[in-house]
Amino acid sequence: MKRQTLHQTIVGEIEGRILSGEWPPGHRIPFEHELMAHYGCARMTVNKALAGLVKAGLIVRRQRAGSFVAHPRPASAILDIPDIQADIAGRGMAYAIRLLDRRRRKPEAGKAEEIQLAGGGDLLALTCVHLGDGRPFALEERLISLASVPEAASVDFAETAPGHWLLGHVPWTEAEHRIAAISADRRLAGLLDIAAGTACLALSRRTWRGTDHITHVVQYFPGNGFDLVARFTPQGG
Amino acid sequence: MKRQTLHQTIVGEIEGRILSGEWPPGHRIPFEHELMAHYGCARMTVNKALAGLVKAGLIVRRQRAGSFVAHPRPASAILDIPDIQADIAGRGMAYAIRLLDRRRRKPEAGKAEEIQLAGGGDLLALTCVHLGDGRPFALEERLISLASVPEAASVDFAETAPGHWLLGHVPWTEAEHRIAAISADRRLAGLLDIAAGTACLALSRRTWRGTDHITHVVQYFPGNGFDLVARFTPQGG
DNA sequence: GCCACAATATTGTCTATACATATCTCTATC
DNA sequence: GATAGAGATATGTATAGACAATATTGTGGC
Repeated sequence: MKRQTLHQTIVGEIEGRILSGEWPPGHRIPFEHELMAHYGCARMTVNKALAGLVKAGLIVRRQRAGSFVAHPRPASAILDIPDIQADIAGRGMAYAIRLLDRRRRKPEAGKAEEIQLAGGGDLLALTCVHLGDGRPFALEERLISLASVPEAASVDFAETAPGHWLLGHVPWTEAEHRIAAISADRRLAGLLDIAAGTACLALSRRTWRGTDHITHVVQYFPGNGFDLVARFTPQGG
Repeated sequence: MKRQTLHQTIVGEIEGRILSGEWPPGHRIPFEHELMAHYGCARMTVNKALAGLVKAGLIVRRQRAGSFVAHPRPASAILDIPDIQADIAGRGMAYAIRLLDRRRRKPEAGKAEEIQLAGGGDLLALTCVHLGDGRPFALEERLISLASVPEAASVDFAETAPGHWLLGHVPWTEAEHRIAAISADRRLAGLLDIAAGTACLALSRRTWRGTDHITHVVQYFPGNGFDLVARFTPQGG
């Protein structure tokens, strides 16, 4: 561990409390003069640390009101993580979700990935179909770690898409996407109302908050006439 | 236009020179004391501006040596823009490229997208197959705007993959990806050495530097046993 | 020419202060 | 009670200066 500067220390401690969930979205973080007294430093030093957290999108500051933990990306036009519910609504279609299966279970023995995701707790396994104007749009199979997100156990996912709910309630620090093209098997073809053998996109995504694994989801989209779109700007760090 | 602060002005002017190509990667930008004299302000103000540019990944600073325009993303593990050449090398396979076609031409009349890309100049149209250990890995069809990247006209793309060369030589500010699943037609199947009808990924990407459109590429990957992978961290701003 | 060492220039971090600006809160007035 | 205005307070921006860290550059000895 290399020697770190004072404002890095301040950034690190605040970041830790936000990512651990100790300070939830909307929580007011200490005033500059309080942090100044706590660390025994000048206001500019605290200010530099907080300015960095603003740039990182972790906090929001308003003059006179104070500084608050940011609400994680409010539907974001530049979608790093695609939100099917927001996406369908953005195309001007009526969104609906059909929850096919929901169960709370232990990770399957031998499946290393599930055990790691569960992190000692239970998993919430969901299967659902996203509908746009009543027609099948995507099939989603999701596992949520209840150790990382205990609140998810009491959410009614027949109303809100799981991904939509998670995006609004759980800040994430890292995501991994895997995208593949597959031919629809009989089950998938039936659920999406397409011909068996049609080329489909399979989008697999795993999401972390710090070192905690939050969720793993696989979404299947019919390939004909449908694209995944993502816009990026190069990010530093 | 709203009133902007001094350090925002400084950031804007430097950013402009970098993105316009006036200051290419590796170029040394003025010392803090020079900028200080130029804008008639204190060093902290200049420092704040430059620190912001570092966070944005536009410049790199080294003590005593100076500040330099950053070389655009050196192969990056976290790939916002996938680089097939780097990807294949990362899997421990021997990379090769087979250039099928290369021609300089005008944008086709009526194709609004090509006209916009060309921006008054010519286009460089490339078709090539990426090979990993001698086996077809992906088919790439690319258009490069010679108005935006005149140097491209004199590069030998039989050696370096076009995307690899562009990533290392042209900074970009925005990219749009569209991903679709398609069934391989006869031509594609022949070039990739797969059965006709196999599900394939079609990745279409358009890239901009500021308002200049740089390139448009479509890459086709066989779907069986192959994934596109992308890792993200949420970015602010 | 080559190497060790000192001088020096540039960035990195921090302090202490000042004034500007937004907005929340309290008070006085109608 | 409702509304307008005054005051208080936290953040936003900027200044001027100090010392530390780190390469680069120059110098001298071999």
